[in-house]
Formats: sequence, structure tokens, C-alpha cells
Amino acid sequence: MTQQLETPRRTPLNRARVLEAAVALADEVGLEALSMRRLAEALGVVPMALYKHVANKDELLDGMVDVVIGEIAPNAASAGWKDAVRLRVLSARQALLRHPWARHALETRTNRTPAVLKYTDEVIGMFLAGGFSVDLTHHVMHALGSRMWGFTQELFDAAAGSPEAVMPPEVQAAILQEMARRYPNILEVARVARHDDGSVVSYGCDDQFEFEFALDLMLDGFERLHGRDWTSGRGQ
Amino acid sequence: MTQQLETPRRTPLNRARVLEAAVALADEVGLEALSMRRLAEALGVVPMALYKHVANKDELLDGMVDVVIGEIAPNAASAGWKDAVRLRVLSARQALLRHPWARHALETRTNRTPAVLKYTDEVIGMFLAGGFSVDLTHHVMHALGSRMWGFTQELFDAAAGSPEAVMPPEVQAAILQEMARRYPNILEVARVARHDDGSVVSYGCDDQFEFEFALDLMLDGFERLHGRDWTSGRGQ
DNA sequence: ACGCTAGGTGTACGCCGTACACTTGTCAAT
DNA sequence: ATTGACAAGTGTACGGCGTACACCTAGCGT
Repeated sequence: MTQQLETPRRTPLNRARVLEAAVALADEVGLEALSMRRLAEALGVVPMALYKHVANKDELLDGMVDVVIGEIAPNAASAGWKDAVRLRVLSARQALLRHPWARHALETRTNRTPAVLKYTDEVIGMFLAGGFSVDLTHHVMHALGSRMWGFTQELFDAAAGSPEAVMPPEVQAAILQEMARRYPNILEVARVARHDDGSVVSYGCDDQFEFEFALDLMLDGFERLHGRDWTSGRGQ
Repeated sequence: MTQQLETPRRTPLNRARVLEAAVALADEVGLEALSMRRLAEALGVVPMALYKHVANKDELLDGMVDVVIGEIAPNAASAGWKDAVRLRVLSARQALLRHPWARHALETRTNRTPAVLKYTDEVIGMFLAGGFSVDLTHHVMHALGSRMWGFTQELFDAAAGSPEAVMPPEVQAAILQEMARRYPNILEVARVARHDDGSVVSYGCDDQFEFEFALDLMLDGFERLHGRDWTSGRGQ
């Protein structure tokens, strides 16, 4: 009776619901804080119940990646290969931006899930459809690398800014001075990247701009190679 | 007395020895298998002893990354920015290839250790010394991204090959056929990438070639932009 | 001779993933 | 109506993890 009130016979879990909840939880608390126990709790269920729907945590993560990839807009039949790839990659980027943990998950896993293969296959298909040789396409795909998914390492960002705001100003200034002495080039670049070049705060790169800059650089390079019928001399 | 025989007053640990041992252990067993407990055991010491030399595991990993970066050849005063960057990056690649776990560690950490900053600063310095504007250098560094460290995502590799060798041939063939149906483009590219186009085995991309291909593509792009005094219209 | 300190120890806590044995609710076949 | 197979969820337990905290102890400067 109490049971009837509290849990009116929960509609049973299934793999899709588990994955969906995992994605939502990861969105909320991050990938590191996502544990089987915590996910189970969020679903109002005991941890081991999850194992009836996913084999283990690795498989859960693979499934989560597949969910995100499923959000990438399908291939719009577009004019040329260049626009087609560009649009697709930028769409992938949007999907990955909605799920900040997905980037890391994609990097980490050994990813050969159907969704990953399907997306990869489609991107390759765009180059081939654009008249690229199989050989060039192969190298192009390597060069594209993770940019295919709409992300790049951000090893660089916030290298200088956001000094946690807790330090008294004179300490901040001292640190900045020390950094300027040791890493003058970083600071010079950071100063330009900062749109208002006044204070220490508000470091900001326009990530979208940077991403498109790099993507277009590559696509232009591909176009040039394709135009001159480049070949590696090792294909075929 | 027994103690004297077994442990003749071990020379005391220090941070450098801990990091060195951690690097060696990670080289041997991989990053996931590297635990504080296991590292302590390898050093013949109790786990908590490590905490006298590193603050915690994160700091240990940062230190390990610094060790690897320390192995990158110093900046050879070279003719032009292009060769200088090229050599430096390829040297970084060599260092990272010696320590397969380092790539992942670099991606994962929030890396602002002195070694990371120093290397970054030096790479930036090469572009500036080559006459690049600060603005262009900034975008170029973003575009370079993790390639600066000599690696790229290998999301692609071994996508088809190495079917674990345990399956009977007819199962392998069936799988291959199913893959050919669903992912025809991947398979076509993989077939060319495989140097002997005969059997299923021996999938092999020349990673070094692929890396240099992509690196040169970017460097050429940078050169072209620099040559025409490209500006983002947002710098300065 | 003494006490400070750096380096190493031992115990313990709360997390984690998950193996394994169990209950329970559902429904088809009898 | 009874049964029994099966899918879904439970409970307990194990070994591993990072690390807080109190403790010991050797060696050194005084």
C-alpha cells in the first residue's frame, strides 16, 4: 500500500532510458562525477539494476557517445563537398557543445560503435562524392582527425586569465609580472586575444571563430591538393 | 640486523625519483593501471609515503607530464620559422611516442605547469620571430592545437583491421561483409590504406607520414596567410 | 643530551565497479 | 486456476582506489 503510493509500479527501465538519464546526469555534474551508483540513484533504482541494461560502465559511456552523435544533424544534400563537410562538422560541434563531457568521452573510448562508424563513413563519403581520390581522402581524414567531431584541444585557452579572483590585487599583479618575465610571448598573445586590452580580467577567445579558422584552413588545403590531383605515391 | 640486510637504509625518496618511477611504471603498465598504491609498491614504500613528495595524484600526473616535456629537444636556432616549428613539433612527437600515456595525460590535465607554459611560449616565440603578427600567431596557435605536441586524435585508425584473430575465418568474412554493406566508404579507404590489398590482416597506416602530412598542410596554410598579411580584423 | 623535523608507517574512511545469489511481478502454456 | 519460465530489480559482499590523520623514528643542529 505504501509502496503503491510511493512507487506506483515504475514503468520499467530500458537501455534508452538509462542512456538518456546518464547523458542528462553527465550534463549536470560532469563525467568524472558520473558513477553507476549515482546514476542508479538518479533513476530511483539500486546500482546493480543498471547492469540489466548495460553490460558495464564502458558500454554505458559508449552508449552515451552514441546518443550525442545521434544529435548531429543528418547530411544535408548540399552543393559541393566543401560546404557539405563544413556544415556537418559545425553541426557536430553544436552537438558536442551541448554536452561538454562528450569531447573527452570521444577521445578516451576506443570508439568503434555503430554510430561512430556511421558518421565517419558519411564524412568519408562526402569527400569521395566530391571527386577526391580514395588515397587523398584517406590522408585528409587523418588530417581532419578530431576536428571531424567539431572540437580541438584547447590546450591554450585561459592560459593567463581568470586568476581565481580570490587573490588580493597586488598578488595578482606580482604573478602577472612574473609570468611576463618568464612567458613573454604567451602574454603578448593573450593581451591581443583579450578584447578589451585593459585589465587582467575577461580573457576571452571566440572559440567558434578559432574553430572555423582552423577548419577552413584545412578545407582550403584539401581543396588545393584535390585541385592539383595530389597523390601520396603510396595509395593503391 | 635483518633490517640492515634487507634495507640498508634506503636512500630517501625525493620528488624527482618519485616522478621518474611513475613515468617508468606508466610506460610499462599504462596510465590506467598506475595507482598510488602500485607506484609505492614499485618504490618499495608504503602508499602514504608518496604524499610527502607529491601533493596528490593530480599533481603527480602533472609532474609526469613535465618530465616528458623535459625530453623535448631544445629549440635549435634554425633558418626560418617553418623549419624551426616543424623540427620542434616533430621532436615533441618523438618524446610523446616514447611515453604513449603522455598524450592522454596532456589532453586530460588542465595543464598550466611551468614546463607546459615554457614550451608553449617558445612555440609562440618562433612564429613571432618569423615575423607573424601577434594576431595571426594567436589564431595559428589555436589551429595548431594539440598538433603542437606532436599528436592528433587517431579516431580513425584500425577502424577495420585486426579482428582479434580468435574468430574463425568464415565469421571474419561475414563481419567484413556486413561492414562493407553498412560502411562502404570506410572500407574503401581502409583497403587503400592497407599496403598489401590482399587479406584482412596487416592494416597499417604510416602514422608518421599522416602526422607530417597534416602538419605541413597547416604550416603551408600559415605561410600563405602570413604572406598576404592576413588579419582577423579583431586583433589589437 | 635534547628536541626539531623530514621521511616513512599503519589504520581507517568513503568512494568506486561489479560478481553473485536472491526475490518479485508478468504472462504464456497448461 | 496453476504453474513455471523469464525479465526486472534487490542485497550483500569483495577488492581496489585516493587520501586524511595520527604515529613513529633516524639524524641533525644546538
